[in-house]
Amino acid sequence: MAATIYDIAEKAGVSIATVSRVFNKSANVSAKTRKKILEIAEEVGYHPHAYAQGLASRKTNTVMVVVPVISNYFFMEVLGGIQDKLAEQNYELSIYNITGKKDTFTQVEHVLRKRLAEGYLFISIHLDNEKWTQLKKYNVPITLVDEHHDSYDSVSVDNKQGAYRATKSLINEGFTRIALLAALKSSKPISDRIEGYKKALLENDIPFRKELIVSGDSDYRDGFTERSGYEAMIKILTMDPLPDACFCSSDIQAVGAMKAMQDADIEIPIIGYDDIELAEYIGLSTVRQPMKDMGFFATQNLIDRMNNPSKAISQTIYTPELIIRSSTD
Amino acid sequence: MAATIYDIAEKAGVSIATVSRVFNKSANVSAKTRKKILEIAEEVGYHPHAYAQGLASRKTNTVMVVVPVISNYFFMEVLGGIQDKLAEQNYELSIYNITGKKDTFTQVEHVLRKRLAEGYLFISIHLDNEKWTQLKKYNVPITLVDEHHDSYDSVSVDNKQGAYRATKSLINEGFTRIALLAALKSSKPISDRIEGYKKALLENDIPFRKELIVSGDSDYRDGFTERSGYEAMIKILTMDPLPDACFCSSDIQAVGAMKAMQDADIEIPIIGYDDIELAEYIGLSTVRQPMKDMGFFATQNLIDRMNNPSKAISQTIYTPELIIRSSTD
DNA sequence: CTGAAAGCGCTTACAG
DNA sequence: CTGAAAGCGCTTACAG
Repeated sequence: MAATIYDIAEKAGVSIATVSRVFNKSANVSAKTRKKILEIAEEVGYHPHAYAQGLASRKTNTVMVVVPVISNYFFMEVLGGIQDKLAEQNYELSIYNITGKKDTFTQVEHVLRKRLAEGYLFISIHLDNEKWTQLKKYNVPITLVDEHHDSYDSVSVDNKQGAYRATKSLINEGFTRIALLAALKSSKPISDRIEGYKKALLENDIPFRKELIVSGDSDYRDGFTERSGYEAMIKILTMDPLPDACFCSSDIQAVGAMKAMQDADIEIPIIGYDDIELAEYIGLSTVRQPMKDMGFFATQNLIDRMNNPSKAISQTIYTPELIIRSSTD
Repeated sequence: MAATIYDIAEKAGVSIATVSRVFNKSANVSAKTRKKILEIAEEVGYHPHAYAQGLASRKTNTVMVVVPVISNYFFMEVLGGIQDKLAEQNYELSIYNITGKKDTFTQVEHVLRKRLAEGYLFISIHLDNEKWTQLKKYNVPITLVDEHHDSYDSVSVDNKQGAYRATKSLINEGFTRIALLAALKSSKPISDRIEGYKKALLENDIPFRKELIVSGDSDYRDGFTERSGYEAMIKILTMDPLPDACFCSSDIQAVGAMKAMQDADIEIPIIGYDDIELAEYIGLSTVRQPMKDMGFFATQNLIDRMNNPSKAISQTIYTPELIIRSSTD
């Protein structure tokens, strides 16, 4: 059995309260007894039991990240930023995965009720306005990433603007029949991007044609996969007339799309979305989302709120940046 | 304040023991009182407090994944498998990140002592034989992934064999001056792969030349990055005489290497390692590690051990499979 | 600076 | 089928 504060207290000839104090950095312990306790603790390999600490102090010292698809490029990058911040602040990280099998809201409530963490980072979790409002009752610090709601701190990217810029750049190159290689159309990021795409077209007197919005058939990860990009591009390349350029809703889909063009031996300019690290190496023009920064900043934001629950709610919206590489040459 | 079993017990006019029993699926509760309790619980939005449960029952119902670099392709894929298994078994997932800043062993001990989980999955954590042995004293279920030790269950891939096969396939194509594009040479996977590479050469009477083993200069993520691959390939392409083929220690480095070849306008056949999803789409020949399966299987293994601590230790070693695509045409 | 004691929200023999 | 009670390993006013 692992050592407890009782064991240490006994060996040191003090009370458990005193032992507890030295591990809580409470000032009020004499240097002598502090030293003695620390020595004994070291000797027996003592380490506080996290659950007991959590229960007694009502603090878990952990931040939970709630996310729908864990092995996803966007999430990976955001997580990198979260980790950097958390490590710096000495919090534990826990990850909770929302599956597609059950209702999202139910799962979200479930995880909040367990009180496994002191603060929550919701990444790409999309709920109705009303549902978000309902969650306020749990009265726990929550920061939204890639989602927006007036009652919570949030960090997101202007998807509409990003799609607008990407489409606009294609229009500026003289293209008019521009396909939109989409993922699951009902998903939040996609519907926003469709709007931006549409706006750019209309502003330039180019008719918006629904049939130019094409998705793949695989719905794994909502279609944000190489495969889905490949499938969609195959469809695009068989359209008549052939679109003269294509905006892809993610870089990873663009990778599949490029392969499709190669296989079909037809090439049209394409632009991606995200700027995952790899994009640079395959020469993919894209729209950069500062994913790592978003994670870092959101975590900072959450910790601030945990320390000061009454601070004003802040909405941070990044404007995505256009990155031009060889795929649109 | 959130509802507790005391609140429910009071409203239902029963003891807390009874309330506790219905949430623990203990058989011994009458249908009538069970129903009543469940109704009240629903009404007040009750959910057991995980920490209190954990402390009282000495069970945390969570599995912790301990990993050095979280945002890494290999890990991502393995994690996918872990999640599938865990979801099926209703365990919580926690992730602990070992940083390069402090000593690995210290951090590992630290996390074990907190008792945050009932079982641990160590991914790509490499320690001395003796250190692993020391950890046995914590007497907690641990399964090793991508590492091997006699005292623990483990799931790994035969790296030497994989490198051997890759190199051999290049030799079979008639190449003799084969470069090895490496990452951090002192890392476990790399040193194993160097061995396999060497073995293939020697078996075919090709001299082993140290200078053909080249790494990039960036050491971020131990060199398993696009950038590091790019840098290394630039060096390889300026060698005189030019190597006639190249084996890369990971697919992600191969992506960088391909870009370097394109920029330098020199192309030599290359083969990667891992078979990340993307490899298929860029036509990269590679050595497949069944990453997702490894995660799935390792988790199964860990859960089995958690349920039966005295079961025999098992070592599972996958043999990597060669996948030939256009990069070695 | 230190200790006794109550409490955090559960679980689980034990007794009935 | 149900309850009283001890215990899980800590924290934290309160009193001295």
